[in-house]
Amino acid sequence: MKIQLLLVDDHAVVRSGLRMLLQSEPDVEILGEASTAAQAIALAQSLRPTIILMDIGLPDLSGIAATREIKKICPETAVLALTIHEDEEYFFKILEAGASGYVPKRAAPEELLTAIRTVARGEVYLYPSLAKLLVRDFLTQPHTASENSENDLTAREQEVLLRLAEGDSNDKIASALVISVSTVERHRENIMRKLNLHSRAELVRYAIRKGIIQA
Amino acid sequence: MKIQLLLVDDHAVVRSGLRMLLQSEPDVEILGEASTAAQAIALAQSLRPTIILMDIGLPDLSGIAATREIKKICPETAVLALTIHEDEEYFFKILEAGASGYVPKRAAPEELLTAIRTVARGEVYLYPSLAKLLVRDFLTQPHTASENSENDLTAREQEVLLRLAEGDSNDKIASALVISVSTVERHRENIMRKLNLHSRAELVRYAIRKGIIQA
DNA sequence: ATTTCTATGGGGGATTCACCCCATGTCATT
DNA sequence: AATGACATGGGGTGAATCCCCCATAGAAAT
Repeated sequence: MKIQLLLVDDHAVVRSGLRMLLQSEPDVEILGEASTAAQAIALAQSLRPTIILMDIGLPDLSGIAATREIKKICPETAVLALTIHEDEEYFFKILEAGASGYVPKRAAPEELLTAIRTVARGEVYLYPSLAKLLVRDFLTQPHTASENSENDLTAREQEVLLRLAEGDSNDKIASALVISVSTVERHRENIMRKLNLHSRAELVRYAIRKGIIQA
Repeated sequence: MKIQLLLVDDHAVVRSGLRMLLQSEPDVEILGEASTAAQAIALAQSLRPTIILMDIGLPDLSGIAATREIKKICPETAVLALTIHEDEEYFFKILEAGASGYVPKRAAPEELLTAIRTVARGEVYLYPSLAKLLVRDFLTQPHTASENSENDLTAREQEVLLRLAEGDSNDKIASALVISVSTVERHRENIMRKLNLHSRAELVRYAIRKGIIQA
């Protein structure tokens, strides 16, 4: 079963170039081309391609709107965004619209093929310089763990408290600290008794108030 | 200027395998090896490698702690995580620790080399199946551009979420809202699925991040 | 030397949680 | 008229939680 493609770009020259590049690949089959968003949606519905290679570098964002529409009516079709834009605005928007990958036009042909094959497997392909944006975004709302705080808990108890607050199960904590579940339970009981807490939820809030973990 | 590597893995066999694999590459140079977290930190400081290829598949998370430490003292050194684990917990933690990439051990050798060269250029390399996790996480976060999203909670669900986050039991919530425990459970399930949460603890932290409750 | 604290372990039991399955009725949109 | 989302219920299963009980060993304090 070949990877069935639909090419979407408003420039016929670009479409031809892509076709030239891709049609020599044995595992790729080009079902059709579209030059407008409406045409792309219609062809997506009738052809049901594996992947839509979509240029979203249009000034009016219609590529993004088309992507959103296509994912609504053909959720099994993957959209691989191809664009000259590399700023995060486009990047985030196309991801939110439901695209499975994002390749700048400056990328090497082999990278485009890698992206196509990756997306065809149902995975996500992120071009490295764009992946960096995503990671940075991820890190802006992190839950990084910080250490210590003054209270009447022992060092060991604070260590257990940290992990409890982060949502780890007793079992997982036991493995991490190389002690038995019973001991973790024991520490947890002592922590809750000392701090007058009565549930995991209260414990999490306590830890966040004290700065032991971030929300 | 070759890409200068430091190999970190507690298994000598793995280090040897990596050395065999990598030393035939003309643009790669292996500066040294480390078998423990402490050794890795010390060698990172003295050798200042371009990249540290770090196995973080240790049960005690010391690879992640080491990564955090290394990024603190050698921010210009990139850490490429190599591990057998592919679950999101490890993935997110290693990213938070400051790693520039993440490659599962099952990856093909060429993929490892691609990752090394990508990270050496200062970019981020995300293995496709893991990139998917990051995108999913990204999509659960609030963003300026995302107008609605089907992950929105209904009014009832928000009400239940508020009480869940405050530590109330399902039973107590059911009494407060004058509905059955089954319905509270149902709402809780929908909330957790929509927000991609998997425990009370995560739910509490989510609610605090969102300002739904105070810590 | 005795007590106290800390860390480590085990067992029992009632309850809750997390995740499945199923259904009915309403309301809005199509 | 039909579809879908929402809220409301129920049941079941396996795991985890929470709270008791018990103990030993070492370190620190008195």
